[in-house]
Amino acid sequence: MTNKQIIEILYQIAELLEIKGENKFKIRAYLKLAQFLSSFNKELKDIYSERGKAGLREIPNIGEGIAKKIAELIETGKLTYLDELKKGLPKGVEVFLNIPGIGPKTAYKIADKFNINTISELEKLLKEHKLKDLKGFGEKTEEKILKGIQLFKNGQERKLLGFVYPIAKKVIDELKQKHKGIEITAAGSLRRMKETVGDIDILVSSFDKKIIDSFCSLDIVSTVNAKGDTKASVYTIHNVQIDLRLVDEKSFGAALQYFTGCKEHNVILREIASKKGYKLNEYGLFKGGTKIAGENEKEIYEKLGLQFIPPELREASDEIELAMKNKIPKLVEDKDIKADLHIHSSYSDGSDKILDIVSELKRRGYKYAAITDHSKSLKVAKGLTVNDLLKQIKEIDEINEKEKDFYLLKGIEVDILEDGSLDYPDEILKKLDFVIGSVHTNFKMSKKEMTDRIIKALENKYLHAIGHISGRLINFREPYEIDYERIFNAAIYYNKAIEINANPERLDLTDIYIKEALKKGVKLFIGTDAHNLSQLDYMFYGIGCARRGFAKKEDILNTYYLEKFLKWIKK
DNA sequence: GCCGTTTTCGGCCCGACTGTTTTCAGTCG
Repeated sequence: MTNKQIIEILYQIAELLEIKGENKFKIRAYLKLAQFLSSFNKELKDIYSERGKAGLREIPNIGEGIAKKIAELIETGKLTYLDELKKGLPKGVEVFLNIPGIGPKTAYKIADKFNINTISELEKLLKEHKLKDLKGFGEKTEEKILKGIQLFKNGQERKLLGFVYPIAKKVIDELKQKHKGIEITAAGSLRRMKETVGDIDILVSSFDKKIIDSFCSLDIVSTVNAKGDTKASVYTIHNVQIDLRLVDEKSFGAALQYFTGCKEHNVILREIASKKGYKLNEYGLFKGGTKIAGENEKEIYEKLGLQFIPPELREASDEIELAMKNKIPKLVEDKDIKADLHIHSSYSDGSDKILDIVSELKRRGYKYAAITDHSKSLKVAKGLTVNDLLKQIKEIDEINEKEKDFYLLKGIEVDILEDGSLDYPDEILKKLDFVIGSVHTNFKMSKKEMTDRIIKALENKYLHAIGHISGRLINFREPYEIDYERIFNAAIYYNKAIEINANPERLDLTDIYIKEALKKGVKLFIGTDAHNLSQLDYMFYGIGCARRGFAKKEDILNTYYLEKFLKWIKK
């Protein structure tokens, strides 16, 4: 039973309790814990197996009641309480809950009154206009549910940050061009740089209705869902929903804070506000009837007695507690990055020649970089034979002879074979400056076997780092199970680094394990894993991920100046 | 159901929008 599964069950319980009309604070207790666990970096089952229920009780938001339930889940894989809640509920309820616009009450009413379980049955009812016979249902509701079903069919999955971000940027740039001198910025999970995003929220510091018109008539808009005086919502040709909101300049900071979330983070801020005798909402921070902050975000945190919390950290984990103690670190920034240490060239499955890569890297202001193509066993990616590699080494040496302000490291992304050995012999590896070991094959191993395999690779004295450690592809391939703690300990013992792979499909290490690695003092580096020049942009997502994991500049090796980096390598 | 520089009991965030409502319930963020 993984945390992920437990989180799903907690959400399920909350929904079922809502259907039953339970106390809303009880419901919130489950939601609060679910949100907290989503950025909690230890598996509950490990805590439980080491320290039992007492261990669970030390986790925020877990009290006696929930500890008992989690213990049962871990031990038996089942929960009698959940079964009890489900008893007598029509199956359709859980299905209909997935439809936007349908909440617990509506889902129950429909499933119960019509005794149906599937979306297609529901569609049929809607088309026959049978729903409006129910009390509280009218024509508009029918339309709304039909629209919701369409949305559900179009894309139920949250979309990759790397897919959605460029769309948001394009929209914002175009609006800015048409409406100069106005602040326009993205909020929501996009601003928090969460790895997946549900929809795009854009905030505008003006009440000019023309902006809404421009927004709704953008080329990429396919349908306009809603269009009012201060708010509009559209669907793009890529099936992404974008919500635009106009707010008063004087409330812009408060609105930005509010719309950035996460929701639970905001709830905690408001609790703090009310304890201080204030009131916080999207218009500002108020003392009695007077606004004491609202124009910018910093002010709001300040007046609440908190250090400013960067958006990437606002996930209701422990960031507010840290901000109270002034312990939010200065996070790594774009401008700190001096190198990209994971790049593929046309020698393997990349599309660009090394010379072209170098000139692009220089254009981007990098001081050094590593070419890290695939190794010989990875045939699908045109892994380099020893001869290819020697040829590449020679080419890089020649480039370095000519370059003055830029240095190219001879690297490799060498396969970690099934037994943990590396895909080239040591006498080849030792010719290289930077060796990343990655797992690309034989994913189906037990947790212990995979952990042993990676640790064996870490023992090799010519290896410098581990690449995309969990092997996951977001929304596509689950990570293989590994014992992070053992791997981190080994990385420290052998003085090796671990990659934050910046490819938006990977973002691996994930934010929560970055935090854990840094607590132990593991060194990290951000690599784009670029296979063409435009993918060098991925650095941006890697930095976002690092920031979400509380990474400081000094935690990230590729913020080092070349000399310092080379010194680290030698060690 | 959780939690405590107000409390072991009595609190627990705030508002917008929508639809079908004569005063509010449901959903969303």
